[in-house]
Amino acid sequence: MPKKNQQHQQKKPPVTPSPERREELLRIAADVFAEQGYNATTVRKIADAAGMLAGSLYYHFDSKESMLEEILRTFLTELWDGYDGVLSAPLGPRETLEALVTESFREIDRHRSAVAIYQKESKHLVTQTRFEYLVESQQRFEKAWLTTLERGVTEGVFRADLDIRLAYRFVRDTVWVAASWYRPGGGHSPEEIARQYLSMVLDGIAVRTT
Amino acid sequence: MPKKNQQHQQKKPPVTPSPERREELLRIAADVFAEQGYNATTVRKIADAAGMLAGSLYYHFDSKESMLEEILRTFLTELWDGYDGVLSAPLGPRETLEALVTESFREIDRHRSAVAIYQKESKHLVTQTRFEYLVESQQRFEKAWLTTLERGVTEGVFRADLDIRLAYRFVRDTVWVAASWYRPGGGHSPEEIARQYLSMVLDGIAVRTT
DNA sequence: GCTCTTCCCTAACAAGTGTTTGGTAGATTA
DNA sequence: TAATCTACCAAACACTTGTTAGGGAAGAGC
Repeated sequence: MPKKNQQHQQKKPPVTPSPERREELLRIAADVFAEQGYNATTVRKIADAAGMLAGSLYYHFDSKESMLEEILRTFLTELWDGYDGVLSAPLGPRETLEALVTESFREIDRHRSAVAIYQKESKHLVTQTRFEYLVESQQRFEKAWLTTLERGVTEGVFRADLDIRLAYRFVRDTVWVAASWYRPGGGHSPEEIARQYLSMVLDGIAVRTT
Repeated sequence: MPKKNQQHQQKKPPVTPSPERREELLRIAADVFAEQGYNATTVRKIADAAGMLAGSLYYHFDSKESMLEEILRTFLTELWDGYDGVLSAPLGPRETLEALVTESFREIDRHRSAVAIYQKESKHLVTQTRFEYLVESQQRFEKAWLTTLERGVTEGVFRADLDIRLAYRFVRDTVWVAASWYRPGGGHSPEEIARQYLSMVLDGIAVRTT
């Protein structure tokens, strides 16, 4: 990474690029990031995919890292829009879990690339102050899931003999890794996949009704 | 990547580095690869972690990519040693699945870094002819799991109403993503984690005995 | 006509990349 | 003691990286 810029500089364009073009370029960049990995993706590859030259990207964005941040931030914002709707609804623990999983698969359907990037890169990114919001989101995420699971246990709809934190990671991972193989328009709708996943997960987590 | 070497050149050292030192350096490299990602890891970082200079690595290995290949190949070789033992044993489908999962968690315990690298990088690597063995391994892997699942369905121990391929990805992913958070010596033994995971997975896959 | 704005190109930069070449301190062998 | 071998260092190499500076074509508004 050349050019050691001073870190306290985040404004850049004195010009005004159109938001539509930005979004289009971000979609392209997200696809390349997801497929090749962030570090392996050069700005020249992104520019190629967009049909322009590397330097031209800097008319719209002030750095490669800014593109990554905007991609992830947009995704997380929309994700929490959906989650907050579910969490504020008066649902039982089982219904909450079902709704969260279904919502997650819908987000995977909509932001497949962003989800893939998030999974691959978030672990390194959280150390940078610029990506602190990832940690914050992660903590809210964990809290929402753990609370739902614990509520289910005390209400007797989830098995009490399970390690809650292990179950959390189990549910979390099974849902999100789907982004690595899911292809939109591939026979299964997000809702259908959610139904199947829930069928597998719940009949292991829900209390046996004999 | 500087130096466009001719591609048909794989022998290099006219000297004889000790295998013990190689193994030690590979363990170090694997840890750095796993933590930072392959592309984000420079040979200078590996050398730093090993307490030497970048160029010195080339006394033991002929390229950074060779290190990666040797790490993954060693892991897969040991993995299939364990798997083949399980698959050749006269076990029922349920016992086979249990043994495969348990064996997988043992491998995660032993080769945590290699597993993490495999998960992050294998998707891009499979396109290179040098890493064709990854594809081959992946196919054997899929076949072993699918066969076990199908056998379980026909023998009536696994639910017949599930999409087999979805169930395969479900089981596969739930097992291997554990490498992203598992820390050896952290309270849970591999066998204990396997037991808990199997409890969650099986009671969703196994036929209800009412 | 002229001026602004939008969007991209050309051409370069400084830092970082994997890798090579030649040398050398220290142990091992003759 | 001399020769050899092991394992590393020092210094460079050719190339790639993200990024910048200046310019220009096409259109809109006056």
